[in-house]
Amino acid sequence: MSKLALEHFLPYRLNRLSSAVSQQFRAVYGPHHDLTVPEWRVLATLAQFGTMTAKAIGKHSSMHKTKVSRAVRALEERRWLTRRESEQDRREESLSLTAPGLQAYGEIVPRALAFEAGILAALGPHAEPLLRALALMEERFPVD
Amino acid sequence: MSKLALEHFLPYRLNRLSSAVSQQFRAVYGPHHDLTVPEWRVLATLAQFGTMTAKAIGKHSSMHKTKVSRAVRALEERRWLTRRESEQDRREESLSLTAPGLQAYGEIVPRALAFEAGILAALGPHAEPLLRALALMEERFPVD
DNA sequence: TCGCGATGGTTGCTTTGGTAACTGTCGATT
DNA sequence: AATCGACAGTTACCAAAGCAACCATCGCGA
Repeated sequence: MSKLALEHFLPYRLNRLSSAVSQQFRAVYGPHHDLTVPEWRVLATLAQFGTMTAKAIGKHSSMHKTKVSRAVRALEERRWLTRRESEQDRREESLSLTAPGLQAYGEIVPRALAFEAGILAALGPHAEPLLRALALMEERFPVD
Repeated sequence: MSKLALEHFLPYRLNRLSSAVSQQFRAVYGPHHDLTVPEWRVLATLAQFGTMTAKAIGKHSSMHKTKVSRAVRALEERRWLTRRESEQDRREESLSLTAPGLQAYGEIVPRALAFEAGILAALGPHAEPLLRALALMEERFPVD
């Protein structure tokens, strides 16, 4: 009978690593602004693209529309984001960050990039191959 | 102001990939036996080590004790696992798989290994570097 | 041997995520 | 113009996960 060592099993290792990294990453925005991961993703996406609909945010950040909906509301209550009903299509709404939202983003980004750079630096020469392999796997496991 | 592209951001990519892989992996044990991830982990750990306590399972599979507790109960109700009170220490219990449990495991493992092999094969020469980088990151982000 | 902090495991409460149903609007077809 | 399927977004409901309180037992020291 074939045997499987869980600690060497790829899906398990990816899951574990991903949680650990996310966990650590919380320290980047945790202490100052208390964000959840979905909120962070909405913030990052809106900052990246300016103004967009909830649907588009979900697509870009790989989040289900309910997750987006709740994260948007949370950011709105925090006054980091405003909604504006689209004139062309009244089903959708244009979302954009407020000045405080942009400012918070501006504070977080350098720390986020430093966090990532720290990991890549620790990997040294292994960083480049990792990113390449990651890209290949993303191709093999598309979003939907 | 520095900018961050979410789709290239390492924590995000890891998270996304990990979910996608887990999602796909469900197809390995999903159709035949309807297992959750924690249940699968308990099953795999017990099959790997024979008889052990819930605490030990949690340690080996990186799961919180409540997660283990509930997964154990689910497997027990499925008659894939039995408890036996330890004589030396009556706080803990010795857990082990039943014959049906072992059999289910035996059916799943080859498919799980094939799943993993498929990914590694698709990576081709990138597989080896990926595993090395993974090991480095695991070191940098220890379980606790 | 009594007491007490530590430990294995379970349970209850709260938060979070996903699914499905719903609301309102759109565009196309009649 | 009326109808109907598709679609954006919200909400209600349910499953899963974490935290903290809890229970029983252990082992140690007074």
